[in-house]
Amino acid sequence: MTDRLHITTAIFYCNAPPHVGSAYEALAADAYARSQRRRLGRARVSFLTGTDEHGDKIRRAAEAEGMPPKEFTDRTSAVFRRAWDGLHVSYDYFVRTTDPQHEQFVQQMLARSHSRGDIYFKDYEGLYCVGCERFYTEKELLPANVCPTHNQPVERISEGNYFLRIDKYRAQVVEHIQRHPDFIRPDRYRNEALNMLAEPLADLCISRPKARLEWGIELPFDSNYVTYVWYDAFWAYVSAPASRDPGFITEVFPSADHFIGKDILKTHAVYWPPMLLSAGLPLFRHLDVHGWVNFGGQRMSKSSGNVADPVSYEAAFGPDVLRYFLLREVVYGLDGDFSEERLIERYNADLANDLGNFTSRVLSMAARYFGGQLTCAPAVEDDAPDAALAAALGQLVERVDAQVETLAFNRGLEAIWQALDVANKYIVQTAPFTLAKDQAKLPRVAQILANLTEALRVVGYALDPFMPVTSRRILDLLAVDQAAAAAPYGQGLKAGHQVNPASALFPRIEKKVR
RNA sequence: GGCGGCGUAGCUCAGUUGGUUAGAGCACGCGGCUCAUAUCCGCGGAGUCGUAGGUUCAAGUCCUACCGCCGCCA
Repeated sequence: MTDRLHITTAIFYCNAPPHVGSAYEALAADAYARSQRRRLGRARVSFLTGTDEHGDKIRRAAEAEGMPPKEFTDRTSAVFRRAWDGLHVSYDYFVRTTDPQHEQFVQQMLARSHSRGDIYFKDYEGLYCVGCERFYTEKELLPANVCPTHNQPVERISEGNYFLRIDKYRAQVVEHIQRHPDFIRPDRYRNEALNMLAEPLADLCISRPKARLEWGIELPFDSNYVTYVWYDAFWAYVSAPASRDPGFITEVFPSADHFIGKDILKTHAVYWPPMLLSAGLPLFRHLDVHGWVNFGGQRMSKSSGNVADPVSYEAAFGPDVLRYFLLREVVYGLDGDFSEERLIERYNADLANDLGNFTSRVLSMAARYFGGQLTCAPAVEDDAPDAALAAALGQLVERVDAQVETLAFNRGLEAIWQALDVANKYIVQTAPFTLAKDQAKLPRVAQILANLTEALRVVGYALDPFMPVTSRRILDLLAVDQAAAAAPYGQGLKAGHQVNPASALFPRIEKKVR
Protein backbone atom coordinates (compact mmCIF):
# COMPACT_ATOMS: atom_id res chain seq x y z
CA MET A 1 0.00 0.00 0.00
CA THR A 2 1.04 3.59 0.35
CA ASP A 3 4.00 4.39 2.50
CA ARG A 4 3.23 8.04 3.20
CA LEU A 5 0.39 9.29 5.34
CA HIS A 6 -1.27 12.58 6.08
CA ILE A 7 -3.20 12.80 9.33
CA THR A 8 -5.41 15.71 10.28
CA THR A 9 -7.59 16.86 13.12
CA ALA A 10 -10.48 19.15 12.41
CA ILE A 11 -9.43 22.78 12.07
CA PHE A 12 -10.76 24.09 15.34
CA TYR A 13 -13.07 27.06 15.27
CA CYS A 14 -11.33 29.69 17.20
CA ASN A 15 -14.12 31.41 19.08
CA ALA A 16 -13.52 29.62 22.39
CA PRO A 17 -10.67 27.73 24.03
CA PRO A 18 -10.35 23.95 23.63
CA HIS A 19 -12.19 21.60 25.98
CA VAL A 20 -11.69 17.93 26.76
CA GLY A 21 -13.74 16.99 23.70
CA SER A 22 -11.51 18.83 21.25
CA ALA A 23 -8.49 17.56 23.15
CA TYR A 24 -9.74 14.00 22.68
CA GLU A 25 -9.72 14.41 18.93
CA ALA A 26 -6.23 15.89 18.94
CA LEU A 27 -5.00 13.07 21.20
CA ALA A 28 -6.55 10.29 19.14
CA ALA A 29 -5.04 11.73 15.97
CA ASP A 30 -1.73 12.15 17.75
CA ALA A 31 -1.67 8.56 18.97
CA TYR A 32 -2.47 7.44 15.44
CA ALA A 33 0.27 9.64 14.02
CA ARG A 34 2.89 8.46 16.52
CA SER A 35 1.97 4.84 15.90
CA GLN A 36 2.23 5.29 12.14
CA ARG A 37 5.56 7.09 12.50
CA ARG A 38 7.15 4.17 14.25
CA ARG A 39 5.91 1.82 11.54
CA LEU A 40 6.79 3.98 8.56
CA GLY A 41 9.43 6.34 9.86
CA ARG A 42 9.01 9.90 10.93
CA ALA A 43 9.52 11.45 7.50
CA ARG A 44 6.69 9.49 5.93
CA VAL A 45 3.96 10.79 8.18
CA SER A 46 2.67 14.34 8.29
CA PHE A 47 0.31 15.36 11.05
CA LEU A 48 -1.67 18.55 10.72
CA THR A 49 -3.89 20.55 13.02
CA GLY A 50 -4.84 24.20 13.22
CA THR A 51 -7.40 26.88 13.79
CA ASP A 52 -10.30 28.15 11.72
CA GLU A 53 -10.38 31.90 12.09
CA HIS A 54 -12.76 33.52 9.61
CA GLY A 55 -16.49 34.05 9.63
CA ASP A 56 -19.23 35.96 11.29
CA LYS A 57 -19.07 34.31 14.68
CA ILE A 58 -15.43 35.19 15.11
CA ARG A 59 -15.96 38.74 13.94
CA ARG A 60 -18.71 39.11 16.51
CA ALA A 61 -16.71 37.51 19.30
CA ALA A 62 -13.83 39.86 18.53
CA GLU A 63 -16.17 42.81 18.48
CA ALA A 64 -17.50 41.84 21.87
CA GLU A 65 -13.95 41.96 23.17
CA GLY A 66 -13.39 45.29 21.44
CA MET A 67 -10.56 44.16 19.22
CA PRO A 68 -9.93 43.51 15.53
CA PRO A 69 -10.65 39.93 14.40
CA LYS A 70 -7.04 39.11 13.65
CA GLU A 71 -5.87 40.26 17.06
CA PHE A 72 -8.63 38.16 18.60
CA THR A 73 -7.68 35.02 16.70
CA ASP A 74 -3.97 35.59 17.33
CA ARG A 75 -4.83 35.21 20.96
CA THR A 76 -7.27 32.30 20.69
CA SER A 77 -5.18 30.39 18.21
CA ALA A 78 -2.22 30.64 20.56
CA VAL A 79 -4.36 29.14 23.31
CA PHE A 80 -5.03 26.10 21.13
CA ARG A 81 -1.41 25.80 20.21
CA ARG A 82 -0.28 25.97 23.82
CA ALA A 83 -2.92 23.42 24.80
CA TRP A 84 -1.74 20.98 22.14
CA ASP A 85 1.87 21.56 23.15
CA GLY A 86 0.93 20.94 26.77
CA LEU A 87 -0.71 17.65 25.79
CA HIS A 88 2.29 16.71 23.65
CA VAL A 89 0.34 16.68 20.43
CA SER A 90 3.11 16.16 17.91
CA TYR A 91 1.78 18.11 14.94
CA ASP A 92 4.02 18.83 11.98
CA TYR A 93 1.76 21.61 10.75
CA PHE A 94 -0.29 24.06 12.76
CA VAL A 95 -2.30 25.85 10.11
CA ARG A 96 -4.15 29.06 10.69
CA THR A 97 -6.73 29.90 8.05
CA THR A 98 -5.46 33.48 8.26
CA ASP A 99 -1.98 32.43 7.11
CA PRO A 100 -1.22 34.25 3.81
CA GLN A 101 -0.08 30.96 2.31
CA HIS A 102 -3.44 29.38 3.14
CA GLU A 103 -5.40 32.32 1.80
CA GLN A 104 -3.59 32.19 -1.51
CA PHE A 105 -4.19 28.46 -1.76
CA VAL A 106 -7.91 28.85 -1.16
CA GLN A 107 -8.07 31.45 -3.90
CA GLN A 108 -6.33 29.06 -6.28
CA MET A 109 -8.87 26.36 -5.52
CA LEU A 110 -11.76 28.80 -5.99
CA ALA A 111 -10.31 29.86 -9.32
CA ARG A 112 -10.02 26.25 -10.43
CA SER A 113 -13.62 25.40 -9.63
CA HIS A 114 -14.75 28.67 -11.17
CA SER A 115 -12.93 28.06 -14.44
CA ARG A 116 -14.42 24.61 -14.58
CA GLY A 117 -17.88 26.14 -14.40
CA ASP A 118 -18.72 24.69 -11.00
CA ILE A 119 -19.27 28.05 -9.38
CA TYR A 120 -22.21 30.22 -10.43
CA PHE A 121 -23.94 33.34 -9.19
CA LYS A 122 -27.54 33.36 -8.05
CA ASP A 123 -29.87 35.70 -6.22
CA TYR A 124 -30.96 34.06 -3.09
CA GLU A 125 -33.43 34.80 -0.39
CA GLY A 126 -33.48 32.69 2.70
CA LEU A 127 -33.60 32.31 6.42
CA TYR A 128 -30.16 32.75 7.91
CA CYS A 129 -28.89 31.76 11.34
CA VAL A 130 -25.92 33.82 12.44
CA GLY A 131 -24.87 31.21 14.99
CA CYS A 132 -24.73 28.43 12.41
CA GLU A 133 -23.55 30.76 9.66
CA ARG A 134 -25.87 29.08 7.20
CA PHE A 135 -29.23 29.33 5.54
CA TYR A 136 -32.13 27.17 6.61
CA THR A 137 -35.29 26.01 4.93
CA GLU A 138 -38.50 26.51 6.88
CA LYS A 139 -38.93 22.79 7.29
CA GLU A 140 -35.65 22.56 9.17
CA LEU A 141 -36.64 25.21 11.68
CA LEU A 142 -38.69 25.08 14.83
CA PRO A 143 -42.00 26.99 14.95
CA ALA A 144 -41.70 30.78 14.61
CA ASN A 145 -38.56 30.24 12.50
CA VAL A 146 -36.31 29.45 15.41
CA CYS A 147 -32.98 27.76 14.77
CA PRO A 148 -33.00 24.26 16.33
CA THR A 149 -29.38 24.37 17.46
CA HIS A 150 -29.23 27.92 18.78
CA ASN A 151 -32.83 28.36 19.84
CA GLN A 152 -32.71 31.85 18.34
CA PRO A 153 -34.92 33.35 15.64
CA VAL A 154 -33.26 33.30 12.21
CA GLU A 155 -33.06 36.37 9.97
CA ARG A 156 -34.61 36.70 6.50
CA ILE A 157 -31.85 37.75 4.17
CA SER A 158 -31.95 38.43 0.46
CA GLU A 159 -28.71 38.67 -1.45
CA GLY A 160 -26.80 37.48 -4.47
CA ASN A 161 -24.22 34.81 -3.77
CA TYR A 162 -21.92 32.30 -5.39
CA PHE A 163 -22.74 28.61 -5.28
CA LEU A 164 -20.62 25.52 -5.75
CA ARG A 165 -22.15 22.61 -7.63
CA ILE A 166 -22.46 19.69 -5.24
CA ASP A 167 -25.03 17.39 -6.73
CA LYS A 168 -22.95 17.13 -9.89
CA TYR A 169 -20.47 15.02 -7.93
CA ARG A 170 -22.91 13.08 -5.80
CA ALA A 171 -22.88 9.85 -7.80
CA GLN A 172 -19.10 9.91 -7.92
CA VAL A 173 -18.86 10.31 -4.15
CA VAL A 174 -21.36 7.53 -3.52
CA GLU A 175 -19.47 5.24 -5.82
CA HIS A 176 -16.23 6.03 -4.05
CA ILE A 177 -17.73 5.23 -0.67
CA GLN A 178 -19.12 1.97 -1.98
CA ARG A 179 -15.87 0.94 -3.58
CA HIS A 180 -13.87 1.76 -0.45
CA PRO A 181 -15.74 0.17 2.46
CA ASP A 182 -13.47 1.75 5.04
CA PHE A 183 -13.56 5.24 3.54
CA ILE A 184 -15.72 6.32 6.47
CA ARG A 185 -14.93 4.62 9.79
CA PRO A 186 -16.53 3.25 11.92
CA ASP A 187 -19.24 1.63 9.78
CA ARG A 188 -22.18 3.26 11.50
CA TYR A 189 -21.15 6.64 10.11
CA ARG A 190 -20.62 5.23 6.67
CA ASN A 191 -24.26 4.22 6.57
CA GLU A 192 -25.35 7.63 7.73
CA ALA A 193 -23.28 9.31 5.06
CA LEU A 194 -24.73 7.10 2.34
CA ASN A 195 -28.14 8.00 3.66
CA MET A 196 -27.40 11.70 3.32
CA LEU A 197 -26.13 11.15 -0.20
CA ALA A 198 -29.15 9.13 -1.26
CA GLU A 199 -31.17 12.10 -2.46
CA PRO A 200 -30.38 15.14 -4.59
CA LEU A 201 -28.34 17.77 -2.81
CA ALA A 202 -28.64 21.53 -2.86
CA ASP A 203 -25.57 23.37 -4.07
CA LEU A 204 -23.40 24.98 -1.44
CA CYS A 205 -23.42 28.73 -0.98
CA ILE A 206 -19.73 29.57 -0.76
CA SER A 207 -19.69 33.34 -0.56
CA ARG A 208 -20.67 36.21 1.69
CA PRO A 209 -21.03 39.77 0.45
CA LYS A 210 -18.44 42.06 1.93
CA ALA A 211 -21.20 44.52 2.65
CA ARG A 212 -22.30 42.12 5.36
CA LEU A 213 -19.06 40.42 6.30
CA GLU A 214 -15.52 41.42 5.40
CA TRP A 215 -13.72 38.94 7.66
CA GLY A 216 -12.83 36.27 5.13
CA ILE A 217 -10.82 35.44 2.03
CA GLU A 218 -11.70 37.49 -1.02
CA LEU A 219 -13.05 35.64 -4.04
CA PRO A 220 -10.49 35.78 -6.86
CA PHE A 221 -13.22 36.51 -9.41
CA ASP A 222 -15.32 39.05 -7.47
CA SER A 223 -13.79 41.44 -4.99
CA ASN A 224 -17.19 42.31 -3.53
CA TYR A 225 -17.32 38.92 -1.85
CA VAL A 226 -15.39 36.82 0.63
CA THR A 227 -15.58 33.05 0.80
CA TYR A 228 -17.77 31.17 3.23
CA VAL A 229 -15.86 30.09 6.33
CA TRP A 230 -16.58 26.39 5.79
CA TYR A 231 -15.26 26.43 2.23
CA ASP A 232 -12.16 28.18 3.47
CA ALA A 233 -11.46 25.89 6.43
CA PHE A 234 -11.42 22.58 4.58
CA TRP A 235 -8.48 23.63 2.50
CA ALA A 236 -6.40 23.95 5.62
CA TYR A 237 -5.98 20.17 5.35
CA VAL A 238 -4.03 20.72 2.15
CA SER A 239 -2.72 24.25 1.83
CA ALA A 240 0.41 24.23 3.97
CA PRO A 241 1.80 20.80 3.00
CA ALA A 242 0.99 21.40 -0.67
CA SER A 243 2.94 24.65 -0.54
CA ARG A 244 5.92 22.95 1.05
CA ASP A 245 5.90 19.77 -1.02
CA PRO A 246 4.93 19.89 -4.72
CA GLY A 247 4.15 16.18 -4.76
CA PHE A 248 1.87 16.34 -1.77
CA ILE A 249 -1.45 16.49 -3.56
CA THR A 250 -0.92 13.54 -5.84
CA GLU A 251 1.33 11.36 -3.69
CA VAL A 252 0.33 11.98 -0.09
CA PHE A 253 -3.14 13.44 0.08
CA PRO A 254 -4.84 10.30 -1.31
CA SER A 255 -3.72 8.58 1.88
CA ALA A 256 -5.02 11.26 4.23
CA ASP A 257 -6.88 10.40 7.42
CA HIS A 258 -9.28 13.08 8.63
CA PHE A 259 -10.13 12.75 12.32
CA ILE A 260 -13.44 14.50 12.96
CA GLY A 261 -16.33 14.58 15.41
CA LYS A 262 -19.70 13.17 14.44
CA ASP A 263 -21.15 16.69 14.39
CA ILE A 264 -19.28 17.52 11.20
CA LEU A 265 -19.82 14.21 9.39
CA LYS A 266 -22.15 15.80 6.87
CA THR A 267 -19.81 18.59 5.88
CA HIS A 268 -16.95 16.13 5.46
CA ALA A 269 -18.85 13.33 3.75
CA VAL A 270 -21.15 15.41 1.56
CA TYR A 271 -19.47 18.75 0.81
CA TRP A 272 -15.73 18.22 1.11
CA PRO A 273 -15.42 15.49 -1.55
CA PRO A 274 -17.17 17.58 -4.25
CA MET A 275 -14.97 20.54 -3.30
CA LEU A 276 -11.92 18.37 -3.92
CA LEU A 277 -13.19 16.82 -7.11
CA SER A 278 -14.26 20.16 -8.52
CA ALA A 279 -10.78 21.57 -7.90
CA GLY A 280 -9.24 18.54 -9.59
CA LEU A 281 -7.88 16.90 -6.46
CA PRO A 282 -8.11 13.24 -5.45
CA LEU A 283 -10.18 12.10 -2.50
CA PHE A 284 -8.63 11.27 0.86
CA ARG A 285 -8.31 7.77 2.36
CA HIS A 286 -10.27 7.75 5.62
CA LEU A 287 -12.80 9.80 7.47
CA ASP A 288 -12.33 8.75 11.08
CA VAL A 289 -15.41 9.79 13.00
CA HIS A 290 -15.52 9.95 16.80
CA GLY A 291 -18.35 10.62 19.24
CA TRP A 292 -18.77 13.05 22.11
CA VAL A 293 -16.86 13.07 25.31
CA ASN A 294 -19.42 13.83 27.98
CA PHE A 295 -18.53 15.30 31.31
CA GLY A 296 -19.93 13.64 34.39
CA GLY A 297 -22.61 12.01 32.25
CA GLN A 298 -23.69 15.30 30.70
CA ARG A 299 -23.02 16.84 27.34
CA MET A 300 -20.22 19.35 27.59
CA SER A 301 -21.38 22.75 26.56
CA LYS A 302 -20.21 26.24 27.12
CA SER A 303 -23.67 27.46 27.99
CA SER A 304 -24.24 24.96 30.79
CA GLY A 305 -20.81 25.64 32.21
CA ASN A 306 -19.66 22.04 32.48
CA VAL A 307 -16.56 22.42 30.38
CA ALA A 308 -13.43 20.64 31.44
CA ASP A 309 -10.17 22.35 30.62
CA PRO A 310 -7.80 19.68 29.29
CA VAL A 311 -4.58 21.40 30.21
CA SER A 312 -5.54 21.78 33.84
CA TYR A 313 -5.88 18.00 34.17
CA GLU A 314 -2.42 17.36 32.82
CA ALA A 315 -1.14 20.02 35.19
CA ALA A 316 -2.93 18.52 38.18
CA PHE A 317 -2.24 14.82 37.57
CA GLY A 318 0.90 14.88 35.51
CA PRO A 319 1.84 14.42 31.88
CA ASP A 320 0.06 11.70 29.89
CA VAL A 321 -2.66 11.12 32.48
CA LEU A 322 -5.47 12.72 30.53
CA ARG A 323 -4.09 11.10 27.39
CA TYR A 324 -4.19 7.69 29.05
CA PHE A 325 -7.65 8.14 30.42
CA LEU A 326 -9.28 9.29 27.20
CA LEU A 327 -7.56 6.78 24.95
CA ARG A 328 -8.17 3.90 27.35
CA GLU A 329 -11.72 4.73 28.36
CA VAL A 330 -13.34 6.09 25.22
CA VAL A 331 -14.15 3.68 22.41
CA TYR A 332 -13.36 5.53 19.21
CA GLY A 333 -16.57 6.25 17.36
CA LEU A 334 -18.81 5.96 20.42
CA ASP A 335 -19.65 8.59 23.00
CA GLY A 336 -17.53 8.45 26.14
CA ASP A 337 -17.66 9.96 29.56
CA PHE A 338 -15.05 11.91 31.41
CA SER A 339 -15.07 12.57 35.14
CA GLU A 340 -12.38 13.37 37.61
CA GLU A 341 -13.54 10.49 39.81
CA ARG A 342 -13.05 7.92 37.07
CA LEU A 343 -9.81 9.55 36.09
CA ILE A 344 -8.48 8.99 39.61
CA GLU A 345 -9.74 5.39 39.62
CA ARG A 346 -7.91 4.70 36.39
CA TYR A 347 -4.86 6.52 37.60
CA ASN A 348 -4.51 4.48 40.76
CA ALA A 349 -5.49 1.11 39.36
CA ASP A 350 -3.65 1.21 36.03
CA LEU A 351 -0.93 3.82 36.24
CA ALA A 352 0.15 3.73 39.86
CA ASN A 353 -0.48 0.08 40.76
CA ASP A 354 0.16 -1.78 37.52
CA LEU A 355 2.60 0.26 35.50
CA GLY A 356 4.30 2.50 38.06
CA ASN A 357 4.70 -0.17 40.70
CA PHE A 358 6.01 -2.68 38.19
CA THR A 359 8.66 -0.22 37.05
CA SER A 360 9.57 0.48 40.62
CA ARG A 361 9.93 -3.11 41.75
CA VAL A 362 11.98 -4.16 38.74
CA LEU A 363 14.45 -1.31 39.04
CA SER A 364 14.66 -1.64 42.81
CA MET A 365 15.64 -5.30 42.59
CA ALA A 366 18.11 -4.58 39.82
CA ALA A 367 19.73 -1.96 42.04
CA ARG A 368 19.58 -3.99 45.21
CA TYR A 369 20.98 -7.27 43.92
CA PHE A 370 23.31 -6.15 41.14
CA GLY A 371 23.90 -2.45 41.58
CA GLY A 372 21.72 -1.76 38.54
CA GLN A 373 23.84 -3.80 36.17
CA LEU A 374 22.50 -6.59 34.00
CA THR A 375 24.99 -9.43 34.19
CA CYS A 376 23.36 -11.37 31.39
CA ALA A 377 21.12 -10.75 28.39
CA PRO A 378 17.43 -11.66 28.44
CA ALA A 379 16.78 -15.29 27.54
CA VAL A 380 14.37 -18.16 28.09
CA GLU A 381 16.08 -20.33 30.67
CA ASP A 382 13.33 -21.79 32.80
CA ASP A 383 10.78 -22.96 30.26
CA ALA A 384 7.47 -22.17 31.85
CA PRO A 385 7.58 -18.64 33.30
CA ASP A 386 10.27 -17.31 30.98
CA ALA A 387 8.42 -18.55 27.93
CA ALA A 388 5.13 -17.10 29.14
CA LEU A 389 6.79 -13.74 29.59
CA ALA A 390 8.39 -13.90 26.18
CA ALA A 391 5.06 -14.80 24.62
CA ALA A 392 3.32 -11.88 26.30
CA LEU A 393 5.93 -9.35 25.20
CA GLY A 394 6.76 -10.79 21.79
CA GLN A 395 5.28 -8.77 18.93
CA LEU A 396 3.62 -6.50 21.49
CA VAL A 397 4.40 -3.34 19.56
CA GLU A 398 3.12 -4.84 16.33
CA ARG A 399 -0.08 -5.94 18.02
CA VAL A 400 -0.57 -2.51 19.55
CA ASP A 401 0.01 -0.74 16.26
CA ALA A 402 -2.43 -3.06 14.52
CA GLN A 403 -5.13 -2.02 17.01
CA VAL A 404 -4.32 1.64 16.55
CA GLU A 405 -4.54 1.22 12.79
CA THR A 406 -8.20 0.30 13.25
CA LEU A 407 -8.72 3.17 15.72
CA ALA A 408 -9.07 0.72 18.65
CA PHE A 409 -6.88 2.78 20.97
CA ASN A 410 -8.47 1.19 24.02
CA ARG A 411 -7.55 -2.28 22.78
CA GLY A 412 -4.03 -1.22 22.08
CA LEU A 413 -3.68 -0.12 25.68
CA GLU A 414 -5.40 -3.26 26.92
CA ALA A 415 -2.80 -5.33 25.09
CA ILE A 416 -0.02 -3.49 26.92
CA TRP A 417 -1.72 -3.98 30.27
CA GLN A 418 -2.22 -7.68 29.60
CA ALA A 419 1.53 -7.90 29.07
CA LEU A 420 2.05 -6.02 32.34
CA ASP A 421 -0.19 -8.52 34.13
CA VAL A 422 1.93 -11.38 32.87
CA ALA A 423 5.10 -9.56 33.91
CA ASN A 424 3.81 -8.94 37.42
CA LYS A 425 2.79 -12.58 37.65
CA TYR A 426 6.26 -13.59 36.50
CA ILE A 427 7.77 -11.93 39.55
CA VAL A 428 5.52 -13.89 41.88
CA GLN A 429 6.16 -17.15 40.06
CA THR A 430 9.91 -16.82 39.92
CA ALA A 431 10.28 -15.00 43.27
CA PRO A 432 13.74 -13.55 42.63
CA PHE A 433 13.69 -11.93 46.08
CA THR A 434 13.56 -15.40 47.64
CA LEU A 435 16.22 -16.91 45.37
CA ALA A 436 18.50 -13.98 46.13
CA LYS A 437 18.91 -15.22 49.69
CA ASP A 438 20.89 -18.15 48.33
CA GLN A 439 24.25 -17.17 46.81
CA ALA A 440 24.20 -20.21 44.55
CA LYS A 441 21.03 -19.00 42.89
CA LEU A 442 22.21 -15.52 42.01
CA PRO A 443 22.80 -16.42 38.33
CA ARG A 444 19.15 -17.31 38.02
CA VAL A 445 18.15 -14.09 39.77
CA ALA A 446 20.25 -12.19 37.25
CA GLN A 447 18.48 -13.95 34.43
CA ILE A 448 15.06 -13.16 35.86
CA LEU A 449 15.95 -9.51 36.26
CA ALA A 450 17.34 -9.30 32.76
CA ASN A 451 14.05 -10.69 31.47
CA LEU A 452 12.02 -8.28 33.59
CA THR A 453 14.06 -5.28 32.57
CA GLU A 454 13.65 -6.29 28.96
CA ALA A 455 9.91 -6.59 29.49
CA LEU A 456 9.83 -3.11 30.95
CA ARG A 457 11.76 -1.85 27.96
CA VAL A 458 9.22 -3.25 25.50
CA VAL A 459 6.32 -1.90 27.54
CA GLY A 460 7.98 1.50 27.64
CA TYR A 461 8.43 1.52 23.90
CA ALA A 462 4.95 0.19 23.22
CA LEU A 463 3.44 3.06 25.22
CA ASP A 464 4.85 5.79 23.04
CA PRO A 465 1.81 6.58 20.88
CA PHE A 466 -0.42 6.93 23.92
CA MET A 467 1.95 8.23 26.61
CA PRO A 468 5.00 9.77 24.99
CA VAL A 469 6.38 11.39 28.13
CA THR A 470 6.02 8.24 30.22
CA SER A 471 7.51 6.17 27.45
CA ARG A 472 10.53 8.47 27.38
CA ARG A 473 10.83 8.38 31.18
CA ILE A 474 10.82 4.59 31.28
CA LEU A 475 13.36 4.30 28.49
CA ASP A 476 15.50 6.93 30.23
CA LEU A 477 15.32 4.99 33.50
CA LEU A 478 16.56 2.00 31.53
CA ALA A 479 19.20 4.15 29.85
CA VAL A 480 18.56 2.67 26.41
CA ASP A 481 19.27 4.40 23.13
CA GLN A 482 16.83 4.69 20.27
CA ALA A 483 17.90 1.53 18.49
CA ALA A 484 17.78 -0.65 21.59
CA ALA A 485 14.41 0.85 22.56
CA ALA A 486 12.81 -0.33 19.34
CA ALA A 487 14.33 -3.82 19.24
CA PRO A 488 12.12 -6.93 19.40
CA TYR A 489 11.70 -8.55 22.81
CA GLY A 490 14.87 -10.40 23.75
CA GLN A 491 17.16 -8.37 21.55
CA GLY A 492 17.21 -5.00 23.26
CA LEU A 493 19.25 -5.02 26.44
CA LYS A 494 22.70 -6.58 26.50
CA ALA A 495 24.79 -8.11 29.26
CA GLY A 496 26.65 -5.46 31.19
CA HIS A 497 23.99 -2.82 30.61
CA GLN A 498 23.57 -0.36 33.47
CA VAL A 499 20.10 0.93 34.44
CA ASN A 500 19.12 3.82 36.70
CA PRO A 501 17.62 3.65 40.18
CA ALA A 502 13.83 3.50 40.53
CA SER A 503 11.69 6.56 40.87
CA ALA A 504 7.92 6.70 41.21
CA LEU A 505 6.30 7.37 37.85
CA PHE A 506 2.80 7.79 39.18
CA PRO A 507 2.52 8.36 42.92
CA ARG A 508 -0.77 7.07 44.23
CA ILE A 509 -3.50 9.61 44.68
CA GLU A 510 -5.00 9.11 48.10
CA LYS A 511 -8.71 9.70 48.39
CA LYS A 512 -9.40 13.03 49.94
CA VAL A 513 -10.97 12.63 53.35
CA ARG A 514 -13.02 15.58 54.52
C1' G B 1 -42.79 9.50 9.64
C1' G B 2 -38.23 6.76 7.38
C1' C B 3 -33.35 4.59 8.43
C1' G B 4 -29.78 3.05 12.05
C1' G B 5 -27.56 2.13 16.89
C1' C B 6 -27.86 0.78 21.93
C1' G B 7 -30.21 -1.94 26.32
C1' U B 8 -25.26 -8.32 29.41
C1' A B 9 -22.73 -8.79 37.12
C1' G B 10 -23.10 -2.68 42.02
C1' C B 11 -20.13 0.42 38.02
C1' U B 12 -17.72 0.50 32.88
C1' C B 13 -17.97 -2.76 29.18
C1' A B 14 -16.17 -7.84 25.88
C1' G B 15 -18.96 -11.40 23.77
C1' U B 16 -16.23 -13.92 16.71
C1' U B 17 -19.75 -17.06 11.09
C1' G B 18 -25.80 -19.43 16.89
C1' G B 19 -22.78 -24.77 20.17
C1' U B 20 -19.99 -27.28 26.19
C1' U B 21 -21.18 -24.66 33.51
C1' A B 22 -22.09 -16.19 29.84
C1' G B 23 -16.42 -13.34 30.28
C1' A B 24 -12.81 -8.91 31.69
C1' G B 25 -11.52 -4.60 34.54
C1' C B 26 -13.04 -1.64 38.75
C1' A B 27 -15.40 -2.10 43.52
C1' C B 28 -16.24 -5.83 47.55
C1' G B 29 -14.71 -10.44 50.73
C1' C B 30 -10.98 -14.21 51.99
C1' G B 31 -5.99 -16.27 51.48
C1' G B 32 -0.60 -15.86 49.96
C1' C B 33 3.98 -13.01 49.21
C1' U B 34 7.20 -9.00 50.81
C1' C B 35 11.12 -7.04 45.58
C1' A B 36 7.74 -2.84 45.07
C1' U B 37 4.07 3.41 45.11
C1' A B 38 -0.45 -0.46 51.72
C1' U B 39 1.67 -2.19 45.83
C1' C B 40 1.71 -7.70 43.51
C1' C B 41 -0.32 -12.94 43.04
C1' G B 42 -4.40 -16.56 43.96
C1' C B 43 -9.50 -17.69 45.25
C1' G B 44 -14.68 -16.09 45.78
C1' G B 45 -19.86 -14.01 45.64
C1' A B 46 -23.12 -11.94 42.56
C1' G B 47 -26.24 -11.57 36.02
C1' U B 48 -34.21 -14.81 34.43
C1' C B 49 -27.96 -11.36 28.83
C1' G B 50 -34.65 -4.76 28.13
C1' U B 51 -39.94 -7.43 27.66
C1' A B 52 -43.04 -11.12 25.09
C1' G B 53 -43.24 -14.57 21.38
C1' G B 54 -40.90 -17.49 17.27
C1' U B 55 -37.08 -20.48 14.32
C1' U B 56 -33.54 -24.43 15.86
C1' C B 57 -31.11 -30.55 18.45
C1' A B 58 -28.96 -25.75 20.42
C1' A B 59 -29.82 -18.28 20.92
C1' G B 60 -26.87 -12.99 24.60
C1' U B 61 -25.76 -14.34 19.27
C1' C B 62 -31.07 -15.25 13.99
C1' C B 63 -36.71 -13.55 13.09
C1' U B 64 -41.27 -10.67 14.75
C1' A B 65 -43.64 -7.29 18.01
C1' C B 66 -43.26 -4.11 22.03
C1' C B 67 -40.75 -0.86 25.91
C1' G B 68 -36.76 2.55 27.07
C1' C B 69 -32.48 5.63 25.61
C1' C B 70 -29.80 7.87 21.49
C1' G B 71 -28.33 9.36 16.54
C1' C B 72 -29.13 10.58 11.38
C1' C B 73 -32.54 11.89 7.62
C1' A B 74 -37.40 14.05 6.41
